[in-house]
Amino acid sequence: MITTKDLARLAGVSQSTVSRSLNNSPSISEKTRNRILQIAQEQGFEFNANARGLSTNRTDTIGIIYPEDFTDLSYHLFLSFLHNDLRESLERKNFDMITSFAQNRFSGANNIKKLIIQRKVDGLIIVRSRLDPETMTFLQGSGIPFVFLHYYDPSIEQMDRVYTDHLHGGMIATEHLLSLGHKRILCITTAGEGTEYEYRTDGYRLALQKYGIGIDEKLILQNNGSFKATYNQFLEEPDRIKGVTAIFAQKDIMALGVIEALAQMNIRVPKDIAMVGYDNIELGTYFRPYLTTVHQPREQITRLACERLLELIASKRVKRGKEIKIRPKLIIRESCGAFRDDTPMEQQ
Amino acid sequence: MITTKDLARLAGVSQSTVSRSLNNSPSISEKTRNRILQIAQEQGFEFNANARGLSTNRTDTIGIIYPEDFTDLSYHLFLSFLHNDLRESLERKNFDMITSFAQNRFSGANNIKKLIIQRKVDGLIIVRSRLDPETMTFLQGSGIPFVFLHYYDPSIEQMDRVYTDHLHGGMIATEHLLSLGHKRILCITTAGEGTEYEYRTDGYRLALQKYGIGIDEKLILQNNGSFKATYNQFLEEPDRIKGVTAIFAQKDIMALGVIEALAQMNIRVPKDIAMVGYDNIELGTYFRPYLTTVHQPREQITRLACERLLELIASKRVKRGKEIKIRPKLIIRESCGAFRDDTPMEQQ
DNA sequence: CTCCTGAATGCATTCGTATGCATGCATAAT
DNA sequence: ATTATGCATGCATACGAATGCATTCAGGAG
Repeated sequence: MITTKDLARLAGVSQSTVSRSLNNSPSISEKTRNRILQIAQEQGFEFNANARGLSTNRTDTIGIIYPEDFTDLSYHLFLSFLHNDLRESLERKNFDMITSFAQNRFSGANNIKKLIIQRKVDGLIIVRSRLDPETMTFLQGSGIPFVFLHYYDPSIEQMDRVYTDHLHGGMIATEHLLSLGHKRILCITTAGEGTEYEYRTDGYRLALQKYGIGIDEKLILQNNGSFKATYNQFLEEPDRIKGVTAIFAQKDIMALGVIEALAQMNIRVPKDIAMVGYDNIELGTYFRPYLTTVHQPREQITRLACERLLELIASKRVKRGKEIKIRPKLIIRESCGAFRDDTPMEQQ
Repeated sequence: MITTKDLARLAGVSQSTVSRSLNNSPSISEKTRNRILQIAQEQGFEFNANARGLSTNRTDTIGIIYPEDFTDLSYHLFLSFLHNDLRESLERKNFDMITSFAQNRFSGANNIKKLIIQRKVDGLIIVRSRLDPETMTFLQGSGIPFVFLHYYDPSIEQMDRVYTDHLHGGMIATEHLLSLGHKRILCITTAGEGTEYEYRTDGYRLALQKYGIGIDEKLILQNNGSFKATYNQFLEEPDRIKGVTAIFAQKDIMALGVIEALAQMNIRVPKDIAMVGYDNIELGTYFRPYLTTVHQPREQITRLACERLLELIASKRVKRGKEIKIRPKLIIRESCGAFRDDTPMEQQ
């Protein structure tokens, strides 16, 4: 393995001159720098990241903390697309990604601490996770830049975060159904996986309120958020939909479960019951009726989070605690019964 | 940040004694070791990975190379589950994962080289990718342990690999249909994304041959492998299925596309046409008819690949170039018309 | 009592890069 | 010619842990 010392020998200069040349230090003459870059190129020189990290305490590495609850298909889809988006943003700036989870499932070790103290990552992106108070304290005390992605709860009010305005999302979904004349709208939600669903439900409530419609708590259903659970829930208790003319399912995958269950019961969508989903997953455009849904600008949000993080890394003086909240958009297709629109999905 | 030198001062010993204690060197007395471990614990000591890596050239980091062609939903699902499986295996042994792609999309840099030379990863898992010859040469010359996962082509004959026997998979899928009396079986495949599909097609051919049925090349269809492409292909050229009584789709997602297209054409599955898919994705058990499919033991394969890699890392003397080829299994559900089986999916 | 042995610990150096400070050298100002 | 100026480079050290070799010390053998 070739080192800066080797290059120095070859160029007949000192190791420090080589180092400065490779790092574009201004105090090196154009001529020397070029000669050294030339030799480095020829020799296929690459920095030793460990030595560099030891010396500078920077590693050009970003830690990505993924959520633990890898439960169903839609999470996997979400995370995989997200990972790809992260790559797009970070690779562009020549950062590497080290992926982890808040905790080691076996040793119980705190991976966030480990990434910071041991690995010396330059920053962290924490995806859709709530952290325990101890980790939170540590994180803030460490001074390391971090951004919460796709997550918000009041406890992170003072921290950097980029996420979707789910209250608004829930509202536009419900409003759309209301505007189509529906009055008894079932809302299917899920819990225990995070809090965005509470906001979506709040949006649902607000929309009804805006239209002067009282909230019937019996119209708010809950399950574990999977296709199967939703499907079964509807088949097992068909009287849930008595009098209901529209349904707002807070995840597309749940909406599909509902539609499939309704199909078994010979209830047609949107003719008999209108449906709106949430997430805009590709799957929503596979089967008829194509799903009307709320589009999460996943790609945009991820890009913004990376940009923000890199900004924080670039300068210690940037004020921390910025909130970036993005409004989702309603995508009208077939399942709501408004009209039929075959325009191709935007970004999934 | 607390260092071994700090611990040494606190314990009244030398830094080397601390280092040896923390690394369980046999030459340290039980008493000293325990005292030092105690102090390290109290102080919340953590190794500096950079210093350690610089000194030992080991980093407890595995590089994961993902395939570039993140095209459709089924790839995302596949990779996300895979990532989770990798975590399971590597976290258990306290390795970190640094995820990458063979090439930097922007700078064009060779990430594999970078991971090895700069990051000094201890090993590489190369997921479902063919590497260019130059990288291949470099990889072999580097001496670093690596394992190809979910991939095989004859050029890696001398290298470690863990993958599914897709020829066998294609064969059992086809044989199953043959055993149900079908003679004219359409085979839908895809290309340009890797070579496993060629093996699946070979399996199809072999099965027909075994049953003494001539191969009609017109019965082998090809598209880009997505739901939509398959769906459209069938709607646009309905005479493709003239005389066909069964279809073997080489990806579940394609099978679902076929079924949806057939539904549009009022052709029932399995009554009019029997279907077998491949992959055993969760989605195949969402909609009726539940999909008969070939189960890829993804989890098992991933585990074996990790174990193999760690074995190579643990000892330089282990002979390289082992092949681990796992046979997939047929999961019979509804779409093939054999019988109805509601047993829950095994692992997805 | 002396010498030897071996276990336990310390010393000094190494890994590869970055960087503060000293130095050298050419040019310009006097 | 002499001195000040500033650019370009080298020297020396630090970063934190690992490790070969030297040293110390206790206990046993002679």
